[in-house]
Amino acid sequence: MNTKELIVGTANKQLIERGYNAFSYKAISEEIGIKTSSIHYYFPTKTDLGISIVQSHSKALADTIEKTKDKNALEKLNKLFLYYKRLVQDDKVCIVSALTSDINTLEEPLRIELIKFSNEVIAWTASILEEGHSQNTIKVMTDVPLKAKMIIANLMALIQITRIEKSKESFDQMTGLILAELTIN
Amino acid sequence: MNTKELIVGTANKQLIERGYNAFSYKAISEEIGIKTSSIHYYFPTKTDLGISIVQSHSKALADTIEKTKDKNALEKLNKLFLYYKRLVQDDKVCIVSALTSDINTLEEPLRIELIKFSNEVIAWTASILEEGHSQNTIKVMTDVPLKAKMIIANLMALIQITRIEKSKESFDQMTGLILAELTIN
DNA sequence: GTCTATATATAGATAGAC
DNA sequence: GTCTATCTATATATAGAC
Repeated sequence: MNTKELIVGTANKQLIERGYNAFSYKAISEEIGIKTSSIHYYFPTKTDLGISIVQSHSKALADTIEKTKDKNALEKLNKLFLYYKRLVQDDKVCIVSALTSDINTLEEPLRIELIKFSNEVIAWTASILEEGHSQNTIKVMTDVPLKAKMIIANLMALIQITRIEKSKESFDQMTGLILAELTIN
Repeated sequence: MNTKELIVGTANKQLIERGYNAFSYKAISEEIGIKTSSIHYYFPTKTDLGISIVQSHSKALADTIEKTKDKNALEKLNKLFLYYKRLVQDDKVCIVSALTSDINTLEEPLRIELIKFSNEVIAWTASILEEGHSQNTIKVMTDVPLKAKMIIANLMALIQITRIEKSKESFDQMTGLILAELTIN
């Protein structure tokens, strides 16, 4: 991993673990043992760095979509839920949640990137629902894009609730409930 | 409204409109025309002020519970949903959402207050579900506390999604869906 | 490409006059 | 109870040596 990637990775980790507050050049610099001025060499402004973080999530999602493209809808759905489960296990929140509280203070280019990523996640979820419908493994719903939005909203919020409770148990219970309601058995 | 209440109200507004970042003594001081040192007179530390903000939400909730205590379960449920709809209309998020991203950076007393308020909201929601069940207006569910948690999680997340989309339309569609699934008609 | 040094702004907080 | 003045820490950011 080169320095640039290390910076993005570290910044991302701090952002989703401790919030937008803890995401600072100084904190990154201390963690990876490099001066803040060196971070500015790669990312002149904090907005530049923020954009790179969101784009790294975008890229990871694209990879997952590519890797699972030959799996069936149920397997894809499980993959999606597994992604959020991992976040919970690591006491992290989704990047969308992490930035949404502060959305009114973000510079326009970063806000645009965040919206773009959020739409990609929802679009993939919707495509899984459509596919599951045609494979007769996922229940038909009247408004697929709306349902996709609700599923993602649910996962985002469940992570937050789980965090407050400091118990990872109810996350599994609740995702179990959502999956049970979605799938045909 | 006295100065102390004015400070809490202004701080709260900034917190849920622009996130934990924008919630600073300086920003409050500029908005209400008082020096930061005067704010410190009322709230020595930022944690003190944060606690007062959360407590003000707690008090508002207690008032709502008291005021609606003679209404039926469906009316209470509508009141609950209306509270979140108002937040969306004002481009605000729920206080729980606003602070959860940063929960790992909050001082213990503030974190405790946040958890307490979150539990109050969930408990009220659960009691509405129970009441609706006995009045035969709300569908029976296996695990009421879990369902209550999911409803609140849904509302919190819908606000966030709505914010990203800059469209208030899907909030109504989605809460409509939730209410339709919950109620007996 | 990484460093030292520095600039400027702001953070939360305190002492003490009035 | 509100002010001025000040403290210390930290923020993002830049200039320029190596």
